[in-house]
Amino acid sequence: MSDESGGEFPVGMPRNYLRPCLLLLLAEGTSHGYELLEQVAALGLGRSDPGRVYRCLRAMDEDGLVHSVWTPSATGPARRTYALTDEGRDWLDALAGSLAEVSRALGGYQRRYKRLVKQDETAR
Amino acid sequence: MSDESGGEFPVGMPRNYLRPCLLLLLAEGTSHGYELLEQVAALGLGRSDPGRVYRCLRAMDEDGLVHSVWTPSATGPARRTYALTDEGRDWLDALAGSLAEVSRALGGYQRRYKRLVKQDETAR
DNA sequence: TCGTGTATGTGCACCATACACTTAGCCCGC
DNA sequence: GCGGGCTAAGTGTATGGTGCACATACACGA
Repeated sequence: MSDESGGEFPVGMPRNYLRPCLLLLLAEGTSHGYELLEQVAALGLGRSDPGRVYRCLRAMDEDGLVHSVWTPSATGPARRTYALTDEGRDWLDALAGSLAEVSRALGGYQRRYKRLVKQDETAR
Repeated sequence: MSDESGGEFPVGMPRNYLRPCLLLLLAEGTSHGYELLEQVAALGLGRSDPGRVYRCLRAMDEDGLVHSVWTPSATGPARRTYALTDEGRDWLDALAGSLAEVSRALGGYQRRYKRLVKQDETAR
């Protein structure tokens, strides 16, 4: 309870949520790990660690959902730039559908919870 | 893609989703594991295995969120009947709040995804 | 007595996640 | 020129939830 010290969710985001997040961001535009790391925060992943993002990108690369190219940078070290493949785009659509199902289930939970709270109030 | 053979979500439900589910069901009424096992399916957990449910109930018992009593059954073996504690009720409220946050994040994702799809259509 | 349904559990391996740590290039100030 | 800070990309490892298989036991009917 009270959940001080950082505000971590007692329940986490959906399993593998990072994958659809990265696919969505890459569908919006080619990017590299370090930049994606900052952008995923806006999708509900607060301050997720670099290792997680880099490993996920690697795995999707091996799965053929994205492909990467080393690109030099004028302002720092070289970047591994990622772009979405056609298969990755298909996966994005599929994962977005799955997330919609999760969202629906969560909506059902909320309705049921609110009904319970209302019953408790009237019974009080 | 295509996801034959059972229809498992490519992305799963939130981590620890079973806990708020069981707490909600127990808030609606005292019950036992085998019955809860069937009821959680309605909350979005399709055919979750018994072991998971029993282990979760045990863990919550040790955490003091529920307490259990052995009750004989006329139609079969004895049941371990669970009831919600005050602390369990507090946790239910907290977890429901967390799930609401998750739900909000997922809503944001969906909006962003749909915007992308629309852009793709107009650009086609 | 053997199978079926109810009811509760354990064993184990896998995998995502969390957290800590490392490497390396570039630039700026001292 | 040298140290520190920022950018950028990783690796190592422990933990913990989950999936799947398996074990146990009671009741009841064929």
